[in-house]
Amino acid sequence: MTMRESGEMYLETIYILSRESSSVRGIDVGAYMGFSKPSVSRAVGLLKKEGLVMTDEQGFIKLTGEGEARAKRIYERHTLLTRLFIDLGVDEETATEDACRIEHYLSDKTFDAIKKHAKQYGDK
Amino acid sequence: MTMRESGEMYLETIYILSRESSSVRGIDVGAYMGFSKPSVSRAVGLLKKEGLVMTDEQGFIKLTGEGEARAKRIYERHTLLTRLFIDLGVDEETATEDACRIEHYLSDKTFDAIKKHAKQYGDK
DNA sequence: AAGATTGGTTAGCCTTGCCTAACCACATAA
DNA sequence: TTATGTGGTTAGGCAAGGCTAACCAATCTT
Repeated sequence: MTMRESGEMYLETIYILSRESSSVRGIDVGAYMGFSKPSVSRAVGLLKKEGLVMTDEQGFIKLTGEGEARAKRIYERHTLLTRLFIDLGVDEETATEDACRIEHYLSDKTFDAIKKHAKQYGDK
Repeated sequence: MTMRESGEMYLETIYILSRESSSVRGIDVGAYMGFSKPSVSRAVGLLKKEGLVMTDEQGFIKLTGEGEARAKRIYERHTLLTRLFIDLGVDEETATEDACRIEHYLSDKTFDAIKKHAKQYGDK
């Protein structure tokens, strides 16, 4: 299975939670995303199969190298787009929501172009 | 049912084809989008139920007032985003693809902010 | 020690949205 | 007039990605 929006969201959430606690459980992921335990269980299982996530001896969820790279990619999109939208005058809540949805659909090419532009725009 | 990405794509396609021919058939929509006849048949049925589309005596597909308004809204997003990405240095094909995907996920607020910004950017 | 709570998994269902196969109606062509 | 081709619909299937119900295991708690 190829990574889709859903998988990317789980990955990003695991990444965010990992930076705070280092002992991330399925239930934490579910609480953060507003999803049920079984949904998380299955999603994490799929991410494992793709080699993006593993669980340690105590059952805590860890990102693999590849998983962390992917998560960071999405997370960077998320933060940059959110900041950009806010700079353009959008309220924070809307900016976050929109960023969260489109972060999955931008090609690297377009994102890089936006990033370059945002840098100029922000600097001026 | 609330309009989702898929419905918006059909609506936009019908809008685009309507500007060229005025006698749009299901099969034309399918050919344009690369979908099968039954898929189009069902989608158009749903759009009818939502009052966004109707078929005339000869069976040609027409947008209702509301349907056209919605289609135009998406189409405007599509063209503006595509142009913006191209202006930022993205190649046309990629720009179109990305615009086509994210056009459905931007709130009005964010889109308006981007539009305003693009105008300044384009004008300068 | 016996229950209750907590976290994870399994089973099974629902919706969205695509597909193929098959059928129907009509129009054109042999 | 029968046969073929075109367009639309119906039936049924599949994958993704949510859900609840129910169960299991481990840990508290009394």
